[in-house]
Amino acid sequence: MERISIKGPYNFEQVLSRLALDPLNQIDQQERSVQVPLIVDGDKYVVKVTSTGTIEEPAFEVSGKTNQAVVFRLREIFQWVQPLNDIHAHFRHTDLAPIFKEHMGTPLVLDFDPYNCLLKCIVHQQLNLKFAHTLTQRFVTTFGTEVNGVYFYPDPERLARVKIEELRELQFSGRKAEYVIGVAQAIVEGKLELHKLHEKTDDEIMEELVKIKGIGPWTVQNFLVFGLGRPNLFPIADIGLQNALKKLYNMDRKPTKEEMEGYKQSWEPYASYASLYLWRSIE
DNA sequence: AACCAGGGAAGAT
DNA sequence: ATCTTCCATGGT
Repeated sequence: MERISIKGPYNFEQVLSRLALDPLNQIDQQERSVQVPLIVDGDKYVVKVTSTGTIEEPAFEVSGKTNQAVVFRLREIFQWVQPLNDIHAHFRHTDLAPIFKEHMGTPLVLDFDPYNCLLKCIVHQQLNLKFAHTLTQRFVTTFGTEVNGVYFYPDPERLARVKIEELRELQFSGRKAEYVIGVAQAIVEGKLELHKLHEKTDDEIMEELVKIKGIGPWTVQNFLVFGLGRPNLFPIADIGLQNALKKLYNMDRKPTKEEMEGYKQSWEPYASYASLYLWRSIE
């Protein structure tokens, strides 16, 4: 058992309701806890994170088989290292001030694993969120592995051998099936080394990943935000963000990409947080 | 029934 | 380089 306390504001209730949208996540709203599947140094762990504090004075318990590296990884995933005060201060005098006020203390929580994140982004392309989650759940429960009641995504070696027809049965489109299998094969063949991306810049990662079939700008941007926790991305092709801005500015149309670029610049260097809070504003 | 969904590839201009 | 078309299927 490990106890952790951080500076507020940090709204873990929000985090849990957000995680609850993905049926793969094991949430206990009563207990205010979530089971977190992790792969650290090649070993699988399932640890339980429980909120024991408040928004102003956040505190957490981590239980299960843990060690220093696991806790370090949890700090990254739940962004316990990033004081949200600075972020809120940055947006206090922007058009987004009301949205940030309403969703005060919403952290940018990462996916439990960058590889999962990349696959999930591809599955989610151009699908409504509900069906996207259903499809992801089928994919992971069919080809992944279960540990203590929690599913891990199929590792690249397994996914690389999956046939397109097997994914078609789950209602993947033929193309989407090719894309996820292709990503797994690229990893197995050593053409894609996700663990080496940490040292690269956003632009370098964009240049590298868009070469892979099925990965376009939107997917890379989402991967940078939710896979690697990069702070300054604003996916201008994202329908959700376009709708959020249309609503914010009472427009009768969606913003153009030029307008989207302009908004992004005005929110740098924390554009990822603008994205995050805009998404919340239409949920 | 028609249109949209937290896109992207391939082909056409 | 920028603009279409097609992909496939659930949701509204």
